[in-house]
Parts: sequence; structure tokens; C-alpha cells
Amino acid sequence: MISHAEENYLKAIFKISEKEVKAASTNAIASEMQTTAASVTDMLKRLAEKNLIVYEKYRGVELSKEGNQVATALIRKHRLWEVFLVEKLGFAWDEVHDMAEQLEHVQGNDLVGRLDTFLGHPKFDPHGDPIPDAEGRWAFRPQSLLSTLKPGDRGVVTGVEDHTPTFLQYLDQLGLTLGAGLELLERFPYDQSVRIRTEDGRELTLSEKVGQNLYLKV
Amino acid sequence: MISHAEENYLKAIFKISEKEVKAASTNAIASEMQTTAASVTDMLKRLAEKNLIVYEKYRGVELSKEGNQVATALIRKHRLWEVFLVEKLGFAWDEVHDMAEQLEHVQGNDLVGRLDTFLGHPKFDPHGDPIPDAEGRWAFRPQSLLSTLKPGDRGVVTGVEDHTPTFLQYLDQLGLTLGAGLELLERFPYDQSVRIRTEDGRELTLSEKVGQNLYLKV
DNA sequence: TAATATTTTTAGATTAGTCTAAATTTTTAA
DNA sequence: TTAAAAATTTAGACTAATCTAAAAATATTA
Ligand SMILES: [Mn+2]
Ligand SMILES: [Mn+2]
Ligand SMILES: [Mn+2]
Ligand SMILES: [Mn+2]
Repeated sequence: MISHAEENYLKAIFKISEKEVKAASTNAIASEMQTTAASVTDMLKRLAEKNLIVYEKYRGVELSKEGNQVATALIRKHRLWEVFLVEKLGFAWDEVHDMAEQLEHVQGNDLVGRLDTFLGHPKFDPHGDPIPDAEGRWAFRPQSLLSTLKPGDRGVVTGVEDHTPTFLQYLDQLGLTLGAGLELLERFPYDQSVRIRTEDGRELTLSEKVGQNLYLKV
Repeated sequence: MISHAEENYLKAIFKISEKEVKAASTNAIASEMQTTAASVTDMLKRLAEKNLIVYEKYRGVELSKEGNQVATALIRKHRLWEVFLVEKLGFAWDEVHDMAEQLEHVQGNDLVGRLDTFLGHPKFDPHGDPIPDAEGRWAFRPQSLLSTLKPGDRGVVTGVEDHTPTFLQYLDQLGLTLGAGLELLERFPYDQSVRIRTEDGRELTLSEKVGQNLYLKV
């Protein structure tokens, strides 16, 4: 009795709450959902009515315990399906998001559990994002943005902040996919761009923008 | 730009047209879709507007060439996902229909093609129903209803007419799943029930109703 | 603190999909 | 061949989800 649209809003609120400590604002949700503030207000009323969020007019929203569970389950499904699409069907990591966006809404008795088993209980999705377990527990992996490394630091690519196909394809082109090792050689103060050496010995220059969207385990 | 609801109607019309030579009636569609005749009429107008069906008021409908393609593609997706759920995730054949009913609507560039490849290009689904190929061509397999066999005839179970979980579970219980061999020993004129011997030597009595819902290759 | 800017909510419409009840058309059968 | 029955369509209404434009509340800043 929770519609696809409602599920998507809960996930959006969850994602905003991950980054901000305070309640998620109407505008932030509208931006995340690519819709208007008026539509968001309409939906917030419905979600509050169903006790999926705690909503105070003009004050933003937080997920209720139940809303949090729904959002977590949805993210779990989304990421498991992404693993399936990449590992089993051979899609590239920049192609799977829109399909997972649909697959996450498919309902079925123990469908998620069986998918999880079939995939070997993966802890991270193809973008390096953690997959919560059936009880909603998140795996943690210490990682740092490339932009925080110092010359001489070595690291292994573990994830991305930016999930757009353009960025992912650019990383493919650079050979900087999940698991790739690198060493930071130098950071240029002028524009914060960095020079790195890959594990196969290539030297690359990366912009600050790349540095702020690439996670590494040091 | 074809909604889930529209896709489902096209599939319903396809299924009715498979059995009946003449145009599908509003009532037949309403029955197949578990909805009202009024709702069907509303939808028929939309589908005709989009040239997915040929519709003459009070005279029933037929699929247009394009509507036929959409319906065929949908059935292909439904049955491929059913194979996935049974073969890969280990669901029983009576559990997969509702999930496939949702999965068939998931859109993605070459998703079907890759799924088909992953599954090894299956020609039949877990219920023995044929899976059309990417060009919409159907595999054919000669099969007869158990009710048409004569004493002494042997056959292998290849499909079912009734797809309800109750029937499928009953067949499981009898050991009469796809691939099971049997010999018809006797038909009782009184109620058209039959006595059969399974390949592992068990003798069973099956009602006429079972006989009219079980397909065999003789 | 008062004016201004920003954010959020409300008002009023729109669309897809559905429903019930009434009207109309077609089919059946007397 | 007409009357009754059945099938189908139309009329009118409803809900979920969305939108634009206007109103109201909150936040900012002079
Ligand atoms: Mn994704
Ligand atoms: Mn992901
Ligand atoms: Mn099915
Ligand atoms: Mn099937």
C-alpha cells in the first residue's frame, strides 16, 4: 500500500538526511526528485498521514522509523539489482542506474533475499556504495576523497561521489575503475589539480573536480 | 510512451485472440483484466487513438501490427523473467507469475537481450509456454491434452493450460512436473477420469479436470 | 525591527485510470 | 419481427500525482 512515487520520495528524503543533519527541506526534496515544491508539499501530507515521515509545516521533514525501514529496503533492492545487472548481465557501471530505479519497486515474497543469495551477499554495489543487509545494517569502509590525499599517499579506488554516466565513462577511459591503485605524486596549488601514477605506471593529471568525486581506501 | 496499464491490456487482448478467431469482446477483456466493461471501453479508446488496436464500437477489437509487437515483446519478457526466477533464484513454478507480471514492464536498453543470453536462450518458460525470440517468432512443440490420449499412449508432460498455483502445487504433489513421463492405462467412461502409470511405477487416478489442463508430448 | 528576499503552502487545474449507474446498441428468442 | 436479454458505451464522479500561479510564512539584512 505504498506507491512507487511514495517509495521514491522516502528514498530522496533518506539521501538528503544522509548529508544534512537537520530536517530535509521541501526545496531540497524537490531538487532531488526533479519536481516542484508544490508537488513535494502534496506528497509530504500523504506520507505524514501514513506515518512514514515526521512533518511540521514550514519546518521540513524527517523519516519515521517505518519510513526509514522502507527507504533502506529500497536502497538495498536498488543496489542488489545493480550488482545483478553488472555481474550477471554484463552491463557497464554507467548503464544500470535507470533500470535499477525500476527494479527496486518490484515486490515479491523473499525476492530480495533470494537475489542477495544468488549474488553471494555482496556488501557494495558497482559504484562502491554499501548495500544494507536484510536487517538494515550498513557495511562501513573507511575511504577518503582523492582531494584530501597528500603527495606520496597511495590508495585504491573504492567509490564515487558523482554517479553520472559522463563521470563514470571518463573514469573507465582513465582506467580508474573500482579496485584500481594509484599514487598521488603532486598537487598544484594554482587549481588544486593533481598528478598521479596508476599501478600500471601511467602518469595522469586530474582536475580538482575529479578529486572531489573519487573515493579511495588509503 | 506506452503505460503499464496499456501494456497489460494489449497482452490481455493478445491472449484472448489466441483462443478465439473473432475480435476480442469488451466483456472478455474485462474478465481477463479483472475490471469493469466501462473501464475497458475507456482504455480501448486510448489504445485505438495510439493505433495499437483496431476498434469498432460494439464490434470488439483486434491488435494492430504494432500492438501485436508490443504484446509479443511483453510476453517474451514475462516468460524470460519467469525462467530467471525459477532457474536462477530457485522459486517454484507456482510462485513466479506475479513477480514476472511486474518485471515484464521494466525498460532498459537491451535488457531483454542480455537476460535472454544469460539464460541460454530458453525456448519455453517454467510452465511449458513458448518464449518468442527477439523477432517475435514462436517455437512450436506438438502437444496434446491428457484428455485426448487413449489407453496405451505414453507421453511426457510439456505444459499446463491452467496456471493457478493450486493446480501447479497439485501437480508437484503428484510428481507430474515438466518432463515427467506417464502411460495412460484406462479411461473410465462414467466421469472421464483416467488411470495412469508414472515413469517411476506409481499408479494414479486423475480427474477429467486434470486431463483437460495437462499437456503432453506423445 | 522593519523591509525585503526566500521558502513553503494553498488554490485551482489537469491527466491517467478507475468506478457505478444510466443509456444505448446488438443479440437472442418468443 | 418484435420484445426481452445481454453486451457495450456514455455520463459523471473519484483518487493519485502532477503542474502553475498566488498567498502566506519564515529567514535575511539593512
Ligand atoms: Mn543507482
Ligand atoms: Mn549504485
Ligand atoms: Mn506467468
Ligand atoms: Mn509462464
